[in-house]
Amino acid sequence: MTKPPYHHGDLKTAILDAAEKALADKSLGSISIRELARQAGVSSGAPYHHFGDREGLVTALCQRGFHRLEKRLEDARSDDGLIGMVKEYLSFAKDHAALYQLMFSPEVTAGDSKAKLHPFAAPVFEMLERQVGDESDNGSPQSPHFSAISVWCFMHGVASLSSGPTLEGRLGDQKLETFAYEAVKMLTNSKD
Amino acid sequence: MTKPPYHHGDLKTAILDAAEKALADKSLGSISIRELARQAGVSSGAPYHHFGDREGLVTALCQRGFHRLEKRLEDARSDDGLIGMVKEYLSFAKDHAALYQLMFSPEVTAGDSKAKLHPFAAPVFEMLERQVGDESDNGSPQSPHFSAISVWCFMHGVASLSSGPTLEGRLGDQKLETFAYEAVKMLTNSKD
DNA sequence: CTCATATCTCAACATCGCTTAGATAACAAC
DNA sequence: GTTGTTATCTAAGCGATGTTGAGATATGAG
Repeated sequence: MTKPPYHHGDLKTAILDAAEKALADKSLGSISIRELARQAGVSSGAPYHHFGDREGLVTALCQRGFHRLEKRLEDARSDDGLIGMVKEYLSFAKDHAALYQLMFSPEVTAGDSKAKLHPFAAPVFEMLERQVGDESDNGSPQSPHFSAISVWCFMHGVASLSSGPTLEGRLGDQKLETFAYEAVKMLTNSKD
Repeated sequence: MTKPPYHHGDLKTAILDAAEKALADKSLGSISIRELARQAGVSSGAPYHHFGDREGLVTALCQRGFHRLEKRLEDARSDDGLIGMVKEYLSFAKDHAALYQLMFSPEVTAGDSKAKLHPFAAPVFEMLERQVGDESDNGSPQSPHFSAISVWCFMHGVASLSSGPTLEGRLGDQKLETFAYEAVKMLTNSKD
C-alpha cells in the first residue's frame, strides 16, 4: 500500500485522492479524468485501467465515502450514542460536502452503481438501527427499524437542504446540531 | 405563447420540454445542449441565446420545477391539509424523480443558481410553514417555523433516499406515504 | 533468463460547451 | 411599402472531454 509496486506507485488511490481534493474545491462536473491524470503526472488513458469508466471512478469514490462515514459513526456511537451519531453525521456531511452530495446524487442512485454501493451503505443503516433500538422508548409508535429510517431520512434532509436555496438563512441563530437533535428526539421517542 | 412568433416558434419552452423529457429517461449528465437542439430541429448554437449557459438551462428547468411543485402543493393543501401536502410532495418527487433530484443537486446548490432559485423555493416553504402552524399543537416543543423546517428536511430525505442504495427495500410492505405521515405527525405534534 | 501479465504511453475519434461572424425573419416607424 | 432595428437562428471553429485500441515498458513468476 505504501510501497510503489509499479510505474507510478499506487495510481488508484492517487487518482481517488486527487478526485476528492478536486471535489472539495469545485463540484463534480469540474472533475475530469484527464485533469486527474495530469495532476498524478500520468497520461490521460492511464486511469481507465483502474476504474474502467467515469462511473467506476465515481463509484469507487462513493465507496470510500461510505466506508469513512461508517468509521466515524462507529466511533461517535461508542462515545456519545445516538446524539453523537447525529452530530457526527452532520459533521461528515459538512466537512465533505461535495463528496457527501455525490454519495446520494442521482449519478449514483441510478444505474449499476447502486448495487455496488449498497454493501457499503448497509452497515451504516444497521448501526443506526441498532442504536435507535437501544435508546428508543418502548412506547414509541414506530418500531426501531422504521425509526431508524426516519432518522436517516431526516438527517439526510438536513445535510442536503441546509446549504441550498430552500433553507438557507431560515435557521437563524438556532444551531444546526441542536435543532437536528431536537427533531430526532421527537422521531425516536428517546428516553432523554 | 401558443403562436409561433419567430423562426422556430417557442424555442425556449421547446428546449425546456425536451430537457425535461430527456431528464425523465436518463440522468442529467446525459443531457447535452447539442442533443436538445437536435431534437428541436435547430442548430447547436441556438439555445445559447435563450439560456446563455448550461447553468442557465438547468436553472430555468429548476425554476419551472419549483413553480409546479408550489401549484401542486397549493391544491393539495386546500383539499387535504398537511397530510395532503406530504403525499403530494412525495408524489411529485416520484413522478419527476430526475427533475426533483436536479432541483436539490449541488449543481444548483452552488454558484449563482442558488440566488435565482430562492425566490421560487421560498413560497413553498412559507406555505408549508403556514399549514404546519395551523395544524400543530400549542404544546409542541418546537415552533411552527422549526417544525416546518423539520418536515421539509424529512420529506426531502424520504424522497431522496427511498430509491437509492441506502433505503431501497428496507421499507418492506410499509407504504411510503403512511410511513411518512406517521413521522410527520411525530415531528409536528399535530392534533390528529 | 524467459515470459506472461500488469501498467502505462500515444494517437485518434466522436462529442461536448461555448464563441464569433454573418444570415434571416419579425416588428415598428415613417 | 420601404427602411431600419432588433430578435432569432445558422455555420464554422476552438479547446477540452470520455473512451478506445495498439503498442511500449516494467514487474514478478517459472
